Amino acid sequence: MHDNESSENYLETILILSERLPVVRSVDIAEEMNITKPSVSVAMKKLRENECIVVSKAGFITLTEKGMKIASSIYERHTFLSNWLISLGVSEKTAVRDACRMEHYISEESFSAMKQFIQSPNK
Amino acid sequence: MHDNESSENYLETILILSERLPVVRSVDIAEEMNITKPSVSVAMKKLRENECIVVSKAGFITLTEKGMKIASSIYERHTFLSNWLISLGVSEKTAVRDACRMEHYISEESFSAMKQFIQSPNK
DNA sequence: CATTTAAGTTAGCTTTCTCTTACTTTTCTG
DNA sequence: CAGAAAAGTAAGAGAAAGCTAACTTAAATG
Repeated sequence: MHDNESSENYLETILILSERLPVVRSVDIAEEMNITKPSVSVAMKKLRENECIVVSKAGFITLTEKGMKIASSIYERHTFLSNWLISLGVSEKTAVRDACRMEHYISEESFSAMKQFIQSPNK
Repeated sequence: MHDNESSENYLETILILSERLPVVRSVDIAEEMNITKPSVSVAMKKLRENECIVVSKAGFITLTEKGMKIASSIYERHTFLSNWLISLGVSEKTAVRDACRMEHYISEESFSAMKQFIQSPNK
């Protein structure tokens, strides 16, 4: 997990949308992430080249195994962190905003240690 | 705390160096952060313009009140997070690396909630 | 005192990621 | 079926933040 915050966010969004919509297209991503179509287009090209997604002739986007692996890892961090912060009394808006950034910068090692501690803090 | 990771890191480094050295110069920052002198030069110019630092004729750098406020806030997050992760068994290297990134993306609201929980997890 | 070294700066390049503008292609719909 | 709307893409611009190369000063040294 180095400097792929942007790509990781795209993959996470694709995962979320694919659970919500029958198919995922570039426009859906643009709308969900509040960025322009051309930006998504360029990003999808890169994700395609990196074999994180596959795009059908009709423009439907699906995660490859590689893409799914990254997406679920980020999504798990997102869910866990935002739920934790909310349970501590942080406002939902702030909790989600903070989780959205932190989720990209926690190693597997730290994340699993945090999870264990948070779930049962008394060792 | 939006997209100032770079500036925040410079300010944090200046704070750390000013506790370790009699005076802080651009070269010291470059060496500590492992980046080139020109990069530091440009960054210091921006920090000067934003009134986060003051640079003496001799090239000695000091934090303004504004710069100090940011630096200590980041440094506190850094110390707290890395110590916490280390106490959970995360390797020092990983703990510091993760803290170095996360520290920029935690709001005051979330940080103070986390601190409280971590210091006394049983409410 | 002349030369070398150290420190700082300027200019120009690269990458990443976004944007706008403008084009193509496809798909509705009246 | 013709025109409009929607989706996608290409090209070019700009902001950040780093780099190298090359320059200026200032300080140190032999």
